[in-house]
Amino acid sequence: MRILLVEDDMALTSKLKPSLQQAGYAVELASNGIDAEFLGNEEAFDAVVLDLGLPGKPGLDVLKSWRSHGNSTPVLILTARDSWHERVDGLKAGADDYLGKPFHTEELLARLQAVLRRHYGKADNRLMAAGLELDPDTLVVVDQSGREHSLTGIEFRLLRYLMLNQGQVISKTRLSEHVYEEEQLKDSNVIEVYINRLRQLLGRDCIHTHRGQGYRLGSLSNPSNR
Amino acid sequence: MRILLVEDDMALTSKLKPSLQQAGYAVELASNGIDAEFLGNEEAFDAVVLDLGLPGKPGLDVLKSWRSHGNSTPVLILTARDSWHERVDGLKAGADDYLGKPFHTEELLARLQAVLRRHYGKADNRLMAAGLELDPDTLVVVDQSGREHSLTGIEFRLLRYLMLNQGQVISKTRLSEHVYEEEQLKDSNVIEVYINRLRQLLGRDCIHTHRGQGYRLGSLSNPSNR
DNA sequence: TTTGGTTTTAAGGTTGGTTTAAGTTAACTC
DNA sequence: GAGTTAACTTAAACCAACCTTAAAACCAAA
Repeated sequence: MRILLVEDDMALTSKLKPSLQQAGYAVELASNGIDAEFLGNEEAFDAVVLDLGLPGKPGLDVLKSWRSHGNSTPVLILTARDSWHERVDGLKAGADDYLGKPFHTEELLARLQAVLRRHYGKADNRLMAAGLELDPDTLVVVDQSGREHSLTGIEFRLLRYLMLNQGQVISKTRLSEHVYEEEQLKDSNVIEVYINRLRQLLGRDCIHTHRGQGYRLGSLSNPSNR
Repeated sequence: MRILLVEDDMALTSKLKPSLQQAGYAVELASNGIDAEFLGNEEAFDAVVLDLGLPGKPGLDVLKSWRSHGNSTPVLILTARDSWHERVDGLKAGADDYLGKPFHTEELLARLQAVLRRHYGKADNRLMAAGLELDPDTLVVVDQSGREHSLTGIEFRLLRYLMLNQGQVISKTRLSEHVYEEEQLKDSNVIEVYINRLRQLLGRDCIHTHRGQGYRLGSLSNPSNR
């Protein structure tokens, strides 16, 4: 799967690109409207992630240009969180879905997968790791013994992040950054409380504690050496 | 099923064509009145989707021309949402149904199916899910206990979307985007009110709430807790 | 204009996901 | 082993999301 990522904010780009690549996409970059328009018309991508706030040429115009050239590649647009009419305009101009900023990387990956599935009629988007099976559409997790549990928002985001980074030790700070939109957490034990809830649901030995380091789901990722 | 899509707005075309194809239709394109008239007279289509705002030759004239040549292929016309007389003129000129812009792709697919069924006397298009049976033609739903309820527009669109996505958790935002043509909803509780009405009609436990996430129609495959 | 039905708004009550807090246990250090 | 700190567990408090009801606004038809 070849993705065109159109984004001028370098900080964001350098965060998204590796994530996309790790999710198995080949990523091409464009950091302004002119390049984006050219690339989109010249080369074949399976999907485009398009930030609307672009230098050079407005994102919407770029999108319209592609569509008027008969290019129907699915496009996911990034807009300011509460700029509603930007979204409407975007969808009118032929976008397939939108995502409000700021957002979590996993959210982007999920949307992208959904867009691709809708467009190419692909399979479902369940996530599997450490003997668990997590379904983002129903917010249900199936544990090792086949029991289903429906999750709340925080439970779901926490478990998803642990599953995405299965076998790695993740610090509480990093966890809470991914569970909440804006990071906060001065001295709260929310994460501990929720880890406890997940352990009650999925079994005590499902999540391991590394004192002072963080938590780890499943067995260690690099068992060969060290 | 072979469809002629007459539409000059490339953005719209490149969105509709794949959807139609995915729904199993073979799609032919015309982007102006002259081509449309020619194609409609020369080749055999099972149905036509005709935008009235066309360059080259007015959509209405094209339609009249077809009819005067004895062509009775069912035609679905696209008009501006509140251009009332365009619709009347369209129906007079021999159109079989109309759809106001902007619209949701699913709406177009539904109308098209209805038009085809009416014209060729094909099978019905009732929608079944979660023990319910929804008839888009009569806006009537049959519940688990066999009782019939006739629905209003909003009730119908809301229930249809939930049934189409049976078993999945759908956010209120997404629901209201599909219930209304243009999205709005700043702080309105319309969706909540209508969910309540559907629950009164179809039974309290038919639609499940996932606080902070959305609503879900139908039950989980293996309900074990909560 | 009135009418009948649909849709929207408003207000108050309820609830359950989230957060805080406090006491307990486990792990590490000297 | 004693002392220190991090993590665990439980339960109660909080508050935004949701429910429910009713009335107001709307709209098309008569």
